[in-house]
Amino acid sequence: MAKRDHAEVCAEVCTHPEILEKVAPEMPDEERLYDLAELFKVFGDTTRIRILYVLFESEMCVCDIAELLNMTQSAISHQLRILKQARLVRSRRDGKTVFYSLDDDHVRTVIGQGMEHIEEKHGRKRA
Amino acid sequence: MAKRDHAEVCAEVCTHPEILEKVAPEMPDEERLYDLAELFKVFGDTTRIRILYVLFESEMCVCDIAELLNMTQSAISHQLRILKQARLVRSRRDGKTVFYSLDDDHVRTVIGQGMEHIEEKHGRKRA
DNA sequence: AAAACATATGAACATCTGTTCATATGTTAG
DNA sequence: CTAACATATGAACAGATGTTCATATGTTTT
Repeated sequence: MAKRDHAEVCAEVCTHPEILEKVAPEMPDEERLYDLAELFKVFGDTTRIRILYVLFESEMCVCDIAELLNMTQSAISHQLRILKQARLVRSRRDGKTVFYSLDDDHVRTVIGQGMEHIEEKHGRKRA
Repeated sequence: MAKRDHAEVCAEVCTHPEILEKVAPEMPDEERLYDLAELFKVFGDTTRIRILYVLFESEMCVCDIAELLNMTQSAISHQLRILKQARLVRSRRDGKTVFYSLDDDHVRTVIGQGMEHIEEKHGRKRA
């Protein structure tokens, strides 16, 4: 996240001005890039991935998830909060229990693509 | 990543055994879930996201990327290593300079879906 | 071979992140 | 209202992560 004043990397010999001019305008603004990284950070934790996978099957209450994943209620609750803030998960209350479910289909697509990627690469690596 | 011996969360009243039995077999094994989280961790950093976006346009050498992102050569090189280990990026050497490019199309798909997600949610949030 | 250049890498440091523990909030039953 | 239950949350701690700095590796030129 830190930015240098001006990167003095190498002589401009290496830098190709046409490329620089072509790339710069295509870049989304900093805010979007930041938000995007934040979103993927949410996917970048085993516990949260497991929670999402569990919710693929059906909506579920906090204690069910905790039981399934063999973790404390507190840990799960903390992670659900993060998933909810990222709008990957939504909740509805029914009496004492709160049911969580997937918020939209991007979750499936993103995770699906991620899975494809690692499957493919593992195959290549171990063949 | 830490696992509890046995989560003593709530009475089994709340836990629905049918759900547990249904979900458990659908879960990918621990190794895949771990690898998947590791993959998304790679996407979960602004610098790396920016590098990937830059590479959407064309292959590029390290110092070009550093210049474009206004960061040190060292920082970029470290991040490129991570991207390469995740097989998101590949490199080819041409004399002194090393050119990096996207390794496959999952990168575009994943980032594209991520973008769609945040666009949609921002719209909903601010409407 | 030596100098110059592009890239890679190890160690150190500050920051961020996930879990735990204790406790607060919210809901229903008695 | 009180007790019991389900969930949420704040503080603290340990472990992970990204950048910097110094330096090493690899390549070309002279």
